[in-house]
Amino acid sequence: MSLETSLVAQLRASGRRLTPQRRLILSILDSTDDHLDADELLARVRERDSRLNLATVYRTLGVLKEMDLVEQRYFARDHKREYYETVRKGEHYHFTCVGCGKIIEVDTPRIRQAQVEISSLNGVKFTHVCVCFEGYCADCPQAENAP
Amino acid sequence: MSLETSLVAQLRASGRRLTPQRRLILSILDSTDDHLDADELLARVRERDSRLNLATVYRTLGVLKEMDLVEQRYFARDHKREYYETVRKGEHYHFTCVGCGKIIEVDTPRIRQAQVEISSLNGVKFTHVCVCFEGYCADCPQAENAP
DNA sequence: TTCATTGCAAAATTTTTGCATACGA
DNA sequence: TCGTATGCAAAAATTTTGCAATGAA
Repeated sequence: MSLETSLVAQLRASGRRLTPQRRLILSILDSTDDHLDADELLARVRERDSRLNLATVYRTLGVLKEMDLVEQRYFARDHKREYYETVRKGEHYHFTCVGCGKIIEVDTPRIRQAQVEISSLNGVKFTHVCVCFEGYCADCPQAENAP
Repeated sequence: MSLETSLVAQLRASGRRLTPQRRLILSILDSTDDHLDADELLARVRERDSRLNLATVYRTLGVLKEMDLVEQRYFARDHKREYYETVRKGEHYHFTCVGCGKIIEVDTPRIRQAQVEISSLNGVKFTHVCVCFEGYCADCPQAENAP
């Protein structure tokens, strides 16, 4: 089932409407591997609909997050800006190079493992985890000096 | 060596000054187990110096972070607000209950393990990791329904 | 037709900055 | 004394909200 199919189904189920704006925003997010923030997303959206407004981007992202079609991410230490990804990619984490700004997607079972262990130790239930890795990538010379 | 001793040494070494404001802000942060944001920190600071300004709090936090005496944290999904802790506690992570807002400090070797593995796999060097766990604590009834 | 959604502008929230004054070394 | 730090107010940056107009079902 494609994300758009899920979107249509879930919008209907919750009494919401399928608008061209919502469809466009999801399709752009779903067809890129870039990590976009609201502004960058608006810029791409406007290539196809120059009237679309930033408030609509934010409101649509809210709807898509609520439907678990899109996830919000933070990178490195600059947590003032949110970035968005569709769920298409499955579980993965991000390493941000503070030298060149590159974002590397990484895979590790350790986070999930930590959740399982913390759950059974503390009796908690996880709903969400946010992980941002930060450092120097292999191409950045500063890697030599880092701890 | 206490944090204040480190503070004095590092301030001197970098040509900066030890002011009553800086001493007060560090001492309040260092003597609480609460997780404070800039506003809450200002409130506590003002119990002892009612003239102290929010800008001074932010500027001092900047200095303390630069000296690695204080770390900035984010909790749950609300990353608009930064919280601050002194380094006194050592490595630990935070679980935020979305039911009652409680923050539980948790300990796990898995994050460090992930860093080691990701480093050797991708040739990167870590400088920083940010982890926010989120869910329902053992005392919150919603725990039954969570995935 | 009806009510959710949009566009626009204004507001809200948190953090940063400019500048004159105060004060630590 | 000299230059860093403070207080105050104004600015920045990102996200949210109120409201009239629009348009999906």
